[in-house]
Amino acid sequence: MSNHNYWLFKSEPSSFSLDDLKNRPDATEHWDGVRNYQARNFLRDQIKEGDQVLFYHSNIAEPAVVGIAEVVKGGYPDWTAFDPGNPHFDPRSAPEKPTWYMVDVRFVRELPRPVTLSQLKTIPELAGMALLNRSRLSVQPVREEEWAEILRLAGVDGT
DNA sequence: GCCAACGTTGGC
DNA sequence: GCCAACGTTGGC
Repeated sequence: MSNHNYWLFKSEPSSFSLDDLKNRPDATEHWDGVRNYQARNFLRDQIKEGDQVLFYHSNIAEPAVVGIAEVVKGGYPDWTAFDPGNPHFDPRSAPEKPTWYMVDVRFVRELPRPVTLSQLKTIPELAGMALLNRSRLSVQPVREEEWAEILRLAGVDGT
């Protein structure tokens, strides 16, 4: 029995890739700029330090899960929403009453074999994943069995 | 680059 | 509170 939860975070590699995360100081970055309420709720209420994250590259020729990251800081206010100069500025969000939240994640590993979206679609056990039904949710929960199956497909030994 | 799907906004 | 218009996401 594990004491952490599993998630999948999407990113367009042209704006932020797994390699970008790996190359950050301490291989750590703020997962900021999420402006969707359902994703916000996960970030604010459920995503905790120690949780494990599938890093997914979206909006490319072959979308795929490409790596693993770990949450090193649970949900806290996304201050990019407070900064008028920031592309993610949102005047409705105030420091006293933040609308948006973020977490910090650290690079863990690249997958030996990326697991492509088309591959995931062929696995009946994964048909319930938000990735396959709720295609626009950029932060989403992953069940432990789904996590294990995807890592198996990626050629990673059981964790 | 196209465009369908979908979340959000705002007029009424 | 409805729903049309709009903007964005993301697969293809």
